[in-house]
Amino acid sequence: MKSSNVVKVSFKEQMLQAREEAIIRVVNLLLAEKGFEAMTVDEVAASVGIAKASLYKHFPSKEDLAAAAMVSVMRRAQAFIATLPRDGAPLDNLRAVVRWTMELKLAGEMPSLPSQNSKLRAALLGNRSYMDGLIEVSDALGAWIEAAQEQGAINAKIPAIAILYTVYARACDPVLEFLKMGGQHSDEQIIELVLSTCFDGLNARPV
Amino acid sequence: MKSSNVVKVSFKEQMLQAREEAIIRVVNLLLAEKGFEAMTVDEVAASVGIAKASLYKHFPSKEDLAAAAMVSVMRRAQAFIATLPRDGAPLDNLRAVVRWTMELKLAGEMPSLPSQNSKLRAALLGNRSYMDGLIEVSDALGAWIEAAQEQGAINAKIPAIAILYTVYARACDPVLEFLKMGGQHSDEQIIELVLSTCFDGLNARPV
DNA sequence: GTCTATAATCAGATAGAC
DNA sequence: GTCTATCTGATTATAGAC
Repeated sequence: MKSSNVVKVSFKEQMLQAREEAIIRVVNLLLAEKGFEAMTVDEVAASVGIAKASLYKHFPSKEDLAAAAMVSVMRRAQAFIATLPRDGAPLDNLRAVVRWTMELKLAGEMPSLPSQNSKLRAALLGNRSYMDGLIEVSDALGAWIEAAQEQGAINAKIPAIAILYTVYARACDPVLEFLKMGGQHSDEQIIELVLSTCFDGLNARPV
Repeated sequence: MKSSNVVKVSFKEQMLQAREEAIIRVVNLLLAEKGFEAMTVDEVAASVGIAKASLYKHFPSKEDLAAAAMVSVMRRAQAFIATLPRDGAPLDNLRAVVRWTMELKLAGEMPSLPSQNSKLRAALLGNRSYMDGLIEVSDALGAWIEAAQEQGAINAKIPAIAILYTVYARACDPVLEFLKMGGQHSDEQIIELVLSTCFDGLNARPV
């Protein structure tokens, strides 16, 4: 009797979680494709294949939908960072993260949120999972940045926080989409180009 | 009689133009402050001090308002570019334009438009003044980019178009606002930092 | 929890008097 | 051209039956 109940509950929870994951996948794609404002809740519901009211039972607001998608992306980032060698060169790890970020964006899986929307900001700041993930990722990147600066691999005159922001900014770099729209370069070429401008700069480098 | 008419018409036109310039100033500031989606036409009208219907007599849609603001900014860019020495080092001129762009943004006068909005894209593409300005600016920058590459001042392995996009992208670089929000650096320091990461890159440079 | 149907609101755009 | 008042449509969110 007891075990039957346990199994039943667990099964229900699995169904629930699976549905929420499906919702988050859809939201993630729509956010990447058209951004927060242009994404409507109707679209999300229709795309998932459930009624809008049902959607609101899972997530109490549009902002919470977006936050859930961001949590999902942050988890993926944490997972990727965990695969990088702890004893690798800090600069290599940083480059790997930047590359991963741009790959995600070119694949159409990087949500784009307006940084000005205050309700959205509140939803993100109030989301424990998101903030924890953000802090963990920032700590990992921050440690690599400082290590790379101590090694003389990264310009030590630039404040670490500016480097961190510059890395994060690759997630919404319009140069990627513009080059992609141009159709003259493959995704891999685009990534190499932007990686180069990001780390090496536009100036010619002495041999 | 004839001259009186001419003067009268000219005066009316001046009034009209002055009002439209006031509208554009307001739109420019609002676009810089909150972006296209968050800016409402009601706000614009209230801020200018006229009724919404009157606003629509001047500009037939919200998109046209934004396009007019972009034309205004493009003119300012053309005016700035015209002040740069024709015989100056191409790299210096490019840096000057990037610096000017970031100063505009930090001053809260750089409109920010969503690159995905198709109605807005159509309004911009259909605006002769905007397109002409964009092409003229791009031609000037493009010439400097190629010259700098031939001189060996800018990395010749990067396609000129990628350099151009990278320059334009400074107009919406979130690193600027993030650093400004941090409050740890002056506007001038922020500009120097981003200028450095843009042209010199994050990597340490050999002495 | 899921649905249909509807509320409530907001924003872009317009009618029509002056 | 400017105004007040209104329309229209889209969008977030909810009520209430099953």
